[in-house]
Amino acid sequence: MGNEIKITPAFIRAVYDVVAAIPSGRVATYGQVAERAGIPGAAQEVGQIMSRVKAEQNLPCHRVVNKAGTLSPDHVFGGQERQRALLEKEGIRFTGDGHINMVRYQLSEYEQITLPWS
DNA sequence: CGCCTGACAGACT
DNA sequence: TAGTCTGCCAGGC
Repeated sequence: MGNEIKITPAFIRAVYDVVAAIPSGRVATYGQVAERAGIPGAAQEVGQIMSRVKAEQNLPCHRVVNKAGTLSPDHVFGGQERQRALLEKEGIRFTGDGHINMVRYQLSEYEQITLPWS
């Protein structure tokens, strides 16, 4: 038995919802997003979905980072500096090495995301 | 079909 | 915390 990892429209929508619900000033890992979207282990697929998100969709993709707290490659967000600027603007501080202090800003596994409309 | 790559992650060191 | 290796799966060729 297992969770088939398929990038279905339903999964994509679920990912959008989860990402949209990440509070400003917090970050979530790809794995967390996958889990909350209903398919644990689909972290890489979430990344794939993120890579296809268009700016018009207005999703806070910059709040999704890898578990090490390092930013996305230079070819996205118009450079890491841009993504970093977006996050710092929300109050997230970086270490001297240029990565996020995940212990401090990562959304906790047990923390319920509070949706804007609830 | 196989082979390689990737906005990833867990286990170990 | 950082490297390294391995597992994972979708997609492109």
